Amino acid sequence: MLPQIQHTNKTTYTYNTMIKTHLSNSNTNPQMALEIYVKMKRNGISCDNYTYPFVLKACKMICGLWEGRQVHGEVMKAGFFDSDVFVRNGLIGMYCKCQQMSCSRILFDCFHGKDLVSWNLMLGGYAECRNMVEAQKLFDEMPERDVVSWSIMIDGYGKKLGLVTHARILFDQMHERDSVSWNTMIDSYAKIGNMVAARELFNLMDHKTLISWTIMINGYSQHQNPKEALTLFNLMLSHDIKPDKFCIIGSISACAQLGALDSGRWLHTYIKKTKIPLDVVVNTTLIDMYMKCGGIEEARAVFDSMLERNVITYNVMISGLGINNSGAEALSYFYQMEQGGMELDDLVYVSVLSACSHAGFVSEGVEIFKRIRNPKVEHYGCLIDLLVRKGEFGKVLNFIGSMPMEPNVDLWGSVLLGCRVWKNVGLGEFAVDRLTEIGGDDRGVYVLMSNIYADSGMWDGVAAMRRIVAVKGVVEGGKSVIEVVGGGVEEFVSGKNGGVRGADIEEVVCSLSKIVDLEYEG
DNA sequence: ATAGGGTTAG
Repeated sequence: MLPQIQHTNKTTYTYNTMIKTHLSNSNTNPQMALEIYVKMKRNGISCDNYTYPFVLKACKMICGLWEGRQVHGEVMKAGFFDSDVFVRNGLIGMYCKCQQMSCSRILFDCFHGKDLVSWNLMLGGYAECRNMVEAQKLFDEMPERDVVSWSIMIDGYGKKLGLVTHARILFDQMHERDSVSWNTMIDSYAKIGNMVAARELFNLMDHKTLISWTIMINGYSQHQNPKEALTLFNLMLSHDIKPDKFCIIGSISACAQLGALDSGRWLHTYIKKTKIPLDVVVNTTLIDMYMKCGGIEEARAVFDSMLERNVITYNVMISGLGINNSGAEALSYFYQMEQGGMELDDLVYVSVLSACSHAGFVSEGVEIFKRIRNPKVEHYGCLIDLLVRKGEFGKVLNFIGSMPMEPNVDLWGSVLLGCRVWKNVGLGEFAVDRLTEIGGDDRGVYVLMSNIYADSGMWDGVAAMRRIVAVKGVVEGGKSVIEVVGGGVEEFVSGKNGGVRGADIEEVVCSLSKIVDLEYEG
């Protein structure tokens, strides 16, 4: 059947153009597009087969199921469903985005003129709902597949389900791959922290895009290798590739983890210089970086300069002030949030409780804890940490006993740390037993317990702990990182003098040792 | 129709 083209009058054309304008990349405002559509209907102006796909796109962008259903009704009334593939794909896409897969499926099944886009839309919908069983069924039935179909499957298996091996099999089966398929596969590895495999593919890639670099930088940054993240960022710059806001975030976060204040400042300046838009996310990352590097003033300045702030922005302010021994100020931001009617999430409570902990604000901490509607084990952990630091061991045990869930490794870890401070051998032993039970007894636990024994002159205990550590194997030394003048960071590991700047580091350590009376343990 | 972003105690 030939598509039925309705006579398009000038008014309809004008409205269509207005709707389209609000969906263009430069100035997206789907809400406005919908308002124009509503106005169009109210004014009795007829819609044509150009109108509906745009309106449906707007519904999709705002995940507006209710609006989408209204439009669906209009489409059926106007008789466009049977005639226009764009309208039908628009409906399928809208329902997929709203996770209404049964609705999409009905439309899809009764649709005889399906094209590749319709199939891919369905695949994407199932992948989004993590329903790879259905996606696979469709994928097998497809009359033809393009690179998009394959990429959707790789994304579903690799990134959404974490079945990276399976994703890789598909990737290897592809006849032709584009940058999306490569990037999706690389990101699958990066998401599970297999940066070695990610790097291998990245190195093999012929035409790396900015997104490829971003995936790698963020992957390193999120998986305990911030140093490599910065190295890669510099490598990228040396290839004359200009970062955008997505790309620079991973690097700022890497600086935060490394405590690399100068590198962080450099990035901040770079952003301003190159006019990368400073949105909430970039600003929040900057605040976090400054806080973790001890630059409270600069963090505050960023916060004050922001036009839009959200829960995470406040969260990094609160936890950052806590870290920097400004407990009172952290509390003031927390109260500001409460009074502002902001939605408080679990993380905010963790941050504010830990700020109380740093500052020794017991009663405030207890009060805030009471306000948590469904406290999680982390919140209990924070409160335990607070009590333990004050040496309130009686309350600690009562409190643990009252918990509706099992204490976790971190919680017992806090208890053990408190026992070190207060030289509490009995409770320390108890905590070690609990940690052993739940499999949280890494070597650090025994080293800590050994220290507790040592503080009380219990040398048999010390020897027992050492035996366990010996059996458990070699401890990986603590790593430290310093920023090197002139850019870059250098890593060094206790007990090893290696590394590029080993000799320099040795010299610094020697000079420091003369000033500070270093205490060697273990 | 498919790909990249920020926060959590010790």
